[in-house]
Amino acid sequence: MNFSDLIGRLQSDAYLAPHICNTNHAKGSQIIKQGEVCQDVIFLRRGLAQMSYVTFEGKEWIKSFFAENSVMGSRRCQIMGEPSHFAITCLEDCEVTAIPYDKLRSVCSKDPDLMAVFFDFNEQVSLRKEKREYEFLCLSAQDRYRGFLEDYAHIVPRLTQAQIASFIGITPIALSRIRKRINQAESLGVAGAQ
Amino acid sequence: MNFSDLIGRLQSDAYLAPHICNTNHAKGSQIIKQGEVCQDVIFLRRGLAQMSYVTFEGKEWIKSFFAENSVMGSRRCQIMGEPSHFAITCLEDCEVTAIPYDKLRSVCSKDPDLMAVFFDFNEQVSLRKEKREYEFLCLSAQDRYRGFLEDYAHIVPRLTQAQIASFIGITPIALSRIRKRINQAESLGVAGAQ
DNA sequence: GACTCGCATTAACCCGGGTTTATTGGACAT
DNA sequence: ATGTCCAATAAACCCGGGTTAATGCGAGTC
Repeated sequence: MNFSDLIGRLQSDAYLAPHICNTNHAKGSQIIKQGEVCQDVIFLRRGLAQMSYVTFEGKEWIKSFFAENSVMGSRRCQIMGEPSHFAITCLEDCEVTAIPYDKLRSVCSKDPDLMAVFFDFNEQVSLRKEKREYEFLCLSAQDRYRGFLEDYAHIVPRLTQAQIASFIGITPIALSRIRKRINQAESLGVAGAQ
Repeated sequence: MNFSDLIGRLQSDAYLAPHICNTNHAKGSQIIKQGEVCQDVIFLRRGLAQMSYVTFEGKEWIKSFFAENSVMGSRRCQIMGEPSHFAITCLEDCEVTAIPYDKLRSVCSKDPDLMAVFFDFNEQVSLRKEKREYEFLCLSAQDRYRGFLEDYAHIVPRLTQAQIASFIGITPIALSRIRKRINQAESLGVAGAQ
């Protein structure tokens, strides 16, 4: 089941329909604010968004990026009803569909197909998180950057260096130094190959 | 449903019973080896275990610790059937119950109660991973150490400094320095309060 | 053209953590 | 008592990344 089909199916569900909310958000606006409770599952139909923490010193660290056709939300909010530890911010104008978690879950519990979709979805999230934990534990910032360029090739052109740096856990200055190192190594490599 | 009840219930399931395997593992032995495929869900009934990566330079980084009454396994193996990126090693003698993931899943799909148990379990894992990602992104090694002492107070006495260091992503030497800093700050604090 | 604004880069300095090697001290065996 | 093993600490040195401040350098705007 692809993303559009999934949304279509949810929207045509009689029980769910009145709880579904389609909204647009301008670039720069926040879909969820840090410290706020939002128990919706948020389907991003168009645009680009980030999840990020702002520390008490005012520094922003990006947890993840989401492009069109992805599903967002704070597990903590959805499951526990507690305030979100992070914000969701639009990096481009975004079109989203929001559905309360408990409503979605109760529909899933009656529809094995849907249940399977979200179970698989959770598994995918688990795998991504497992990979990210590995990268922070075992890789240098430089290797995390290389990995990022591969894994996120499709959205890299839509991001700034500062955003990428924040995602891999370093400052923009450090990222700039890494890019310099990589470029120098490459030109040396080319020269060495001649 | 508590842990023993859950295992009892699984063991008394006629379909599952022939696939369930109870084994003992000596301290130091590996329940899953890095690079091996093991599609079992592993219930740790007694003992203490770790999941860890060994990098190609031979350094070991610990992903997580598991004490009695917890559930282990490689999502990647279970779901994708691919080799595990990490090993599970016994830090004490362990008693485990292993059940193939696909068998367990098919039983769950017919038993909403069980499905809910594992769905909740996945949610708990997600929350833990979310927290760990936050700690690596936003906290210093020293703050991660403080957090570890709080969150894992119940197993700290059973671990070495080297294991704790590996879990929070630093060397034992660095942890020793941090402990020294904390002790000095504490004795200063006490002195200052007099 | 001259102005600003935002992004990326650079340089200079500092500090936390890695690396290597050495030392201490407890547990255990002989 | 002596030797061995291992965990923990300590000292010396190096390097990556943080911090601050300065410098390009386009894209708009007036």
